[in-house]
Amino acid sequence: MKTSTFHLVTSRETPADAEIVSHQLMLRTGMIRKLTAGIYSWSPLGWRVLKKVENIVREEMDRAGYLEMLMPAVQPAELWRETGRWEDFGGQLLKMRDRAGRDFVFGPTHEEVITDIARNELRSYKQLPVTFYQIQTKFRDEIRPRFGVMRAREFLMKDGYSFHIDEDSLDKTYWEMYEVYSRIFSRAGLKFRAVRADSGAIGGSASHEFHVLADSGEDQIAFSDGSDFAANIELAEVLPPPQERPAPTADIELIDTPDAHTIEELVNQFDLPIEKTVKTLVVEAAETSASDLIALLVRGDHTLNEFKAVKLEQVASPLRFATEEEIRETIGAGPGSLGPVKLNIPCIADASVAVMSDFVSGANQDNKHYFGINWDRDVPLPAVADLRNAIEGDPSPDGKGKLRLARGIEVGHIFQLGTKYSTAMNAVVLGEDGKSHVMPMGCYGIGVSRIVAAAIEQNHDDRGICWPEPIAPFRVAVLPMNAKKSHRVREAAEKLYADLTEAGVEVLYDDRNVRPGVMFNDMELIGIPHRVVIGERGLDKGLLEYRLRTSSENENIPLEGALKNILARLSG
RNA sequence: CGGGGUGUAGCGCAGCCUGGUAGCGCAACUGCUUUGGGAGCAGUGGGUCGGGAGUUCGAAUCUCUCCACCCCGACCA
Repeated sequence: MKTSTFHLVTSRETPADAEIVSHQLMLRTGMIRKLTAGIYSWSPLGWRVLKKVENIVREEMDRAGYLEMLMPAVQPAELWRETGRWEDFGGQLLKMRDRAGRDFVFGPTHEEVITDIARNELRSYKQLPVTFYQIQTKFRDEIRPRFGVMRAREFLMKDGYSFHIDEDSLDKTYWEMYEVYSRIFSRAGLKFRAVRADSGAIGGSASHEFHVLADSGEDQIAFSDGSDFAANIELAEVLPPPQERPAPTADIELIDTPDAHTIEELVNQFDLPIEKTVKTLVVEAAETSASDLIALLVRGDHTLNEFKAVKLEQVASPLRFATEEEIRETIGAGPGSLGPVKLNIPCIADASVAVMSDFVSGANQDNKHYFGINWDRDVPLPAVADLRNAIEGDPSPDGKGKLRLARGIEVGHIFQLGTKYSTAMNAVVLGEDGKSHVMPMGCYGIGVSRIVAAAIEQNHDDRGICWPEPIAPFRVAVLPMNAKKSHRVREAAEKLYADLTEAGVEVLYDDRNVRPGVMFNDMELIGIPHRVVIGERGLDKGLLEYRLRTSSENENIPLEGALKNILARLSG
């Protein structure tokens, strides 16, 4: 491809409404253009990348024996009423009506359609297991689309669905899919983690999210440095501390703390180690509880894990923090002065709090704290539970290694659905036993367009994008220096371009009559992995210049045999 | 949905407070020069100032209203 005939429209300035680097770079390179909130066009440049990702997904799915198909994007409401999701799916479901007044949706996902096909076409266990997939534009009417294609309303998704005679078969396909997904993200050149996820209310057994690791990720994940354990921070179990509670060494004292209403203020004003403080959070109690409110205790430097808290039977679901008025009315002190001693509501302590001694906490009187508190001696130890978020350095729940924290971008999700949809829609087959069996299902998603943005988040520098080679829009950039004036340069560049193209390499040949700096900057901005510069200077010595996008060093390569030399440098 | 903010040329912005018919940088176009890290000079084109209504002799500017977009939160995954 020559730049003179390719639609290359780059911008030096960063658009004002792009927050994260992938969005900024996708706009500056011209890969995408916004049509309206959360809806984007892909330019020829962006589309090349999107297709690369799509093809890797397709090839690996096909290789595993899964069957590609294409389902309608527009679906009749009846199907959604059948599973109850016409009402339950919520505002993300884009509903529309045809001229006859019939209701439709623009598909945000395709469980209903595929289950309808399955119940019509699958009759016998002999047809199972079977896995269908498609790569298609989805629409979810996000409340707040943002970050460009990272969280768009219209996006490209690979969605797959498997059907089985029993749970064992589902489990087998699920773990195969786990491997297929790992291969896909590896092939795309991305650093990722498979993360255990919340299987949620649907009741399916297993669920994993695949996260591309990037500092700007919306999800926090915890993973072990000594095993392949990884979990969403919400789900990462914290093991009880191994040590015994130390014996008391201090007396309990009631101290005036007029200006300390947060742990931070307390620690600063009294020069306390933060690990010696206890935070008291008050939430609504479960209806079965004798009290309206319940207190949750975590160490001053820890944070409450709301997912863990809400799972406790004593705590109301959904979790709701008590208002300041409720706290004052019930306890008689403000939220900045609460603690377990002489507390008139039930309380649950995090396991880390249970092994503390000589600690500091609120006195349940405004502007006063108790110092030197000890369990049993000053106040009975309450119920103990795992309440806090894991932190860096906690032992891994599987007993191997320590936890590290990282941020991730969710690009894939695999899920054992069970029979939720097949039951609702009566998708059954005859088994070997001659009886009807409701088919357990799995569903498997990959955010294809989101991968493009995630790849940029993970692979960029201050000059622009540094594409992993398998998803780069072009692999080699050929840049002639001052070609207008030099026949030799022009001829050498044309020849290299022709040779590489002939060899099946995707080359972008910059034949614009622009200054070298413009070429360098554009090619670096759009992130082409390999660059070859051809100039008079080098040709005099029979040399070309080669540079890897991620390197800052030029390398001279002989003009003679340059094609072979360059081909050897391409990866994959 | 609640709170905050912004809409002026393709992009980034000034002008608005204090009303007098629109400007800067980049980009684009033409010519000449230039050509190893976003060139220089000269010239050119491009804006119903988000829409509507009102106040006024006169509105980008003041008032009302609608719309769009962005940010924070809630919601959703």
